[in-house]
Amino acid sequence: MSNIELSEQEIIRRNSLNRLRELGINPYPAEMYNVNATAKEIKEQFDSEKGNFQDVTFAGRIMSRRIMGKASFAGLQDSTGRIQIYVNRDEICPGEDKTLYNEVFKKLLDIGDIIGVKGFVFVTQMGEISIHVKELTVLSKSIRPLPVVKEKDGKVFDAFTDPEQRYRQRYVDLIVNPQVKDVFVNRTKIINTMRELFNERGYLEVETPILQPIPGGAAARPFTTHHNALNIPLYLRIANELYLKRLIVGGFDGVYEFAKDFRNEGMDRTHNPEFTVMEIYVAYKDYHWMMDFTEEMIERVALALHGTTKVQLGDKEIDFKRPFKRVTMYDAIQEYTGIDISGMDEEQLRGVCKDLDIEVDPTMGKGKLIDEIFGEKCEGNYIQPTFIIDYPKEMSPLCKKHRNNPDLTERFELMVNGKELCNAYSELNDPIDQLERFQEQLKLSEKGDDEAMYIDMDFVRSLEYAMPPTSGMGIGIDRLTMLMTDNLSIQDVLLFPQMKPEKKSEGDSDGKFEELGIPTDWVGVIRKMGFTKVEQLKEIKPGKLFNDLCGYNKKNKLGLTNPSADEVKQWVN
RNA sequence: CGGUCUGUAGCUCAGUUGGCAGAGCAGCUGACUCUUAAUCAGCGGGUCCAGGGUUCGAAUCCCUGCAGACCGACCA
Repeated sequence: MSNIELSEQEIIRRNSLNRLRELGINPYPAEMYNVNATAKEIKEQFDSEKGNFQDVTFAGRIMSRRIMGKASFAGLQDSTGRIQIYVNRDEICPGEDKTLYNEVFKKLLDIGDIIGVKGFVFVTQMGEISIHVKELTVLSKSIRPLPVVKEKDGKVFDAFTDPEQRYRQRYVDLIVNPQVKDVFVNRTKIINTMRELFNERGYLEVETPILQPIPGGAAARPFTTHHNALNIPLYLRIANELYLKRLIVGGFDGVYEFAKDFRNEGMDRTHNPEFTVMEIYVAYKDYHWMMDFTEEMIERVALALHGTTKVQLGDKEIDFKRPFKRVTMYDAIQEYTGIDISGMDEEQLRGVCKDLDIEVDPTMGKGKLIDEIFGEKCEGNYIQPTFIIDYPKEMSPLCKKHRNNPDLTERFELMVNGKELCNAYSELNDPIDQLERFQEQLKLSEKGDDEAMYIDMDFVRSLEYAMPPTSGMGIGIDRLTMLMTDNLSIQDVLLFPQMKPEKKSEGDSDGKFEELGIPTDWVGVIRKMGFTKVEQLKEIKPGKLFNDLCGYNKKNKLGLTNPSADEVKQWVN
């Protein structure tokens, strides 16, 4: 890339980079830099009485600079936060040669560069804990300017807030928006808290296939791929449920997995094509036990993160204190629509949907219709954690029949802030029933429901060897993180959310321009004037191009030799 | 897919009725030895998203397209 296509500030930084090398300073040194203090440690523990931190080695990124002649202040940021450094010319340059201060520090270093400093900690006249620098080392030169975000009295100036740029360039977001880092630290804390609980109970963390020949365990459209050696299609998993239950058959009492699942469906504030789910299966338990366990787990996560069960979410406060309310699905529908749907058949349910202005289509079975009514009229109302229990059989093909009502299943979902957070069953372990349920799904699929489940005969075979009564639960880690960190968008809790590919400027290569006889030096200039394809040159007047090129050369002091008018004419024709 | 809004300097954003393209920060030159959104003096920096139209004249008005945000629809 020629320099012409860089911004002025990028060119200046590249020049600084070269100048550093001329001065014998490696802008990207190989040696390790042995840091012995972090910004956080210094700010929390420094005590001028004790006289600690009198020999610190610190490294960080320059985030701000205030230069006053022979003395300067700068803000350095490391992984724990920011600390101010004080740089005095005659201290970092004790001899006659003041280059390190006058040129390297004041001119060649910029906001964004990473440097190391050695010195001692003190408190400035203004009362800020700072590092008094005695030695300064360039560790990595930045040649692209960083957005500069300033802050005073809690007010942020020139914030870097454009969501697209933040997600596409998460590294920049993390550098300039320190609160973003906290979200991801908390996300990991959530996962660790859950893992600790499971491990305390003796449950085993396992890994199951992501590439699956039959994408089972949920109703969703999968991503498809192909295995060359086997010459078969493979699917990215939409769930890991069927594999974990095989492990319960195999004799493990409790297994769990933090799993990436993939669903080839829409993207919005709460859906990303790949997302993280924790699924856990425990033998000899039922869904009542699992509700208690889920409550305990979530309360523990809230306490680990916030020290309280009350969590702020937007303008709402959510209280994760046990126990959560438990409402059957039929009661929920009765409460919010006034209609008792128990015992209704498919035709009657269709009528109810019509009365309630809910759109339906002929492929929908009984289960799906009830789900629509609930989703449309009830779901959004459950802001505080609430277990919705006892789902209709048709929408839960992997779930055991209810012990008291054969039309229902022993299933619960946990609703928080009007959205599903967890899904759990007393797992179906009757192999004959399971096969029948799969076959019903097949009928739905033939009816046109493209989300109906595939039949996994090996899973059925595993149940034929007998699976102990088991309860299983799945929880969306992204949604849980959103709830626990007060973020309303899934993209804010994923480090690298899926984005449309960045538009790349389509243009012809240098070679194409050079084929016309245009010297390499001038290709950049021509691009700068808006001609990215050789085609475009054919349509303009050579005289105007000649004038523009020479003018640009003069104006920007490029020092190139101007082509003659005839030469330009030849390029264009 | 539909509605609303947005696209201007490296960043955040103004831009009146259609009349020479603006500010703050960042950058550059200089001053300044405890500053903190440092300050002071000076300077440079633009394909006003792209293409077309109206007009003597378009960042501004109209059309088309592109990109993005938000809200719906669809979809777990």
